[in-house]
Amino acid sequence: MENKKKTTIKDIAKALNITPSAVSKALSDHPRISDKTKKAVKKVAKTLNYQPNHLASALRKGKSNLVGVIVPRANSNFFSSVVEKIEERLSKEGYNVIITQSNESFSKECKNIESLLYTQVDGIIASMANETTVLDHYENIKSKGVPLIMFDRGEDTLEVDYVGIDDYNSSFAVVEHLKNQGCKRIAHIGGYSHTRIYKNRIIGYKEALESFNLPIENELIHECNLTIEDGRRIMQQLLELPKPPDAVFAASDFAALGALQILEENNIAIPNDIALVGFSNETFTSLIKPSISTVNQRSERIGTLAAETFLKRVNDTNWKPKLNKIIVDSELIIRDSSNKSKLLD
Amino acid sequence: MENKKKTTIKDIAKALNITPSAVSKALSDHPRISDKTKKAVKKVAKTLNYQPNHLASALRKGKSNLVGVIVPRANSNFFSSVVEKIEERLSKEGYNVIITQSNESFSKECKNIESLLYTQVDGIIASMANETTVLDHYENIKSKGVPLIMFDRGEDTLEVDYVGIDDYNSSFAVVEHLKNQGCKRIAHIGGYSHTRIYKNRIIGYKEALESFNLPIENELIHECNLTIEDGRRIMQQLLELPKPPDAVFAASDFAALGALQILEENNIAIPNDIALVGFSNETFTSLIKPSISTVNQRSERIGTLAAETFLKRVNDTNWKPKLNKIIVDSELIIRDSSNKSKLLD
DNA sequence: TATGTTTGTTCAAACGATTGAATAGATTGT
DNA sequence: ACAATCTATTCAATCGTTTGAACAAACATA
Repeated sequence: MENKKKTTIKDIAKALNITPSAVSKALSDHPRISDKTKKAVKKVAKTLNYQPNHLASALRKGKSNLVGVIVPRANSNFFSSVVEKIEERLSKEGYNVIITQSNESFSKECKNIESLLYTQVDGIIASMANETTVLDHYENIKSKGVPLIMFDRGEDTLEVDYVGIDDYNSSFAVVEHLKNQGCKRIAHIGGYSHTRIYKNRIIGYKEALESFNLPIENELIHECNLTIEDGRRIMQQLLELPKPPDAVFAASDFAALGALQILEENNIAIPNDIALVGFSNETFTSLIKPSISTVNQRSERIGTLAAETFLKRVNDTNWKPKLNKIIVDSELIIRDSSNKSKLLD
Repeated sequence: MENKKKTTIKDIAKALNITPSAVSKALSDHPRISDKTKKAVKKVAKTLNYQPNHLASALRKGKSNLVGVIVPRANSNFFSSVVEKIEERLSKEGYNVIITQSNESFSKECKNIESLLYTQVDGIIASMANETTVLDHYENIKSKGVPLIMFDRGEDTLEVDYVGIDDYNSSFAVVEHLKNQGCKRIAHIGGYSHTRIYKNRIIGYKEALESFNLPIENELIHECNLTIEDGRRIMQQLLELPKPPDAVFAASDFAALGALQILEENNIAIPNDIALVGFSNETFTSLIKPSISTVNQRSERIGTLAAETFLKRVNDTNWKPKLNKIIVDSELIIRDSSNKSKLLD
């Protein structure tokens, strides 16, 4: 069973008594090779179970047809769906996609970048880990002339193509919705403001409050890592306030879930006593009771657009100077956790 | 900013007025190179921001230090955790991991294998798509002499190393637990029996019923794709039976969730009227109400062991003939959906 | 002093595929 | 019939790194 030695173009050449270069050209349909030879080569290639050696051709051509993707974690609806779309789009163009996950860790992210560059990928599509504040490793990608596209979590100081939603507007829309539900004291469990998207969500939240003449109170605003545990801890703190909020907007569904657990453990009616909205449209938000209102980040469009931005970058080499920022519309999904009117039905 | 031309060992050699081969040897700490030269080379390498070209060294060495992983979907607790552990273990050994997902599709799985082989990976660690019944593409991996390790979803006919749990015993334990809860008519929402693990779960279920003198009734046994929708559909059918079951054991948490939704929509008490157990310990099983009893497949151990099996294969080349089947103990997690005694507290 | 050993480096041939230039043979034009 | 053109192929260099063999110089041994 073991064909230990892999067949190369040399083997095909020998079998047909022609040179390896003729074989190479035949396989890539070079116009100057006769149809007869092409047919013969392809036939022998098949019978010998020939598989081109990617390493060799990539080395010679200076192009690996590999694209690296870095996500904070694959175990998330949003990211796995983005990745799926990137793969779908790029495979049509003959690229293979290498997926790596940083697990939200800065050092893992650095390692991932290092190994992707080492693998000689033709480009990198990435979303930053929560931990990341220094950007040297990303600058390193740029300095090597490797195209870099960021999505969802990116920073402005890093001057690269970006695809994501308008976090400011999304956040604004959430607060507007909660106001329309009659909420007056809206708390925010946010991500750390050193990350652009979380900063924008905080600003959107604050400016919405302002424009609706609702109070901005620091005791209602918390920054954290947005885990379930963080959600629980902060919700607990909010409940212990002399004047607890009547709505909570969490910048992640996981934090929202933690908050929801605490509310249920304290027998607080959702959404009537306290309304709740999350962010990202994780699968579980629609599965649990009450279902959690959230923001759909349009992962499919983001994935496809990220892939297409990369393709433009590699195909239009003269398009270098211009920078691309693509903002995709998000969608507020109103579910039971914040829909008071539904209770009247 | 753009360093268009990447630095190679030739550049380093020129800078120090030595030959490229001396540089290569210095960088890999060859014993015959003087410490003085090594230091100098490494210093210049750093200042020139030298990054070795993986393609060239892999081509020359005939080893890419890349390992491919194929999972049905990354968006799952079990698989993403396995992948994480594989990565953790292999990166210690200097390997980089390429993750691909088949999305449960046979054709995507074929493409993944093709592109991994094309990338010249040193090995492949895979779990089969649900759709897959023909195994030619896996045989192709073997015939190329590339080590192949299967985990969780593998077939016996494919004679390769395997890591997984004992599905038969796990299934048996679930039924035993349900019997201990006083259940007498236990239904099974199973996967298609052409897949080994689902077949074993069905056999475990049947033989458990037999050994506890419970009836085996075909109307209580259904094979499907184990999606939420399948769970809903089959649960509906089970409820419409003249004699509905008093327990349902689903071979996946998603199917269990679908069943749970139907039960709640019909105001059927869980676990008292109908007890429910799933499989895989997906995140949401502990988050929803009632929490779903399930089987923990020990993804971390499976991941680590799969990685280590691969390492053994590549390091002990003379270990060829022996075949490795590693069975990891699973763990039954009893939660509210099947714990009647808890209600008495 | 001749001989053997150690040390540090260079040489040259790979790895497998690609590609522009060179070449030989067939075909066309005048 | 001789040059010009076209066709199908071979030649040879190249991508960047690795590695065993070769080599020269320095050193130790007898």
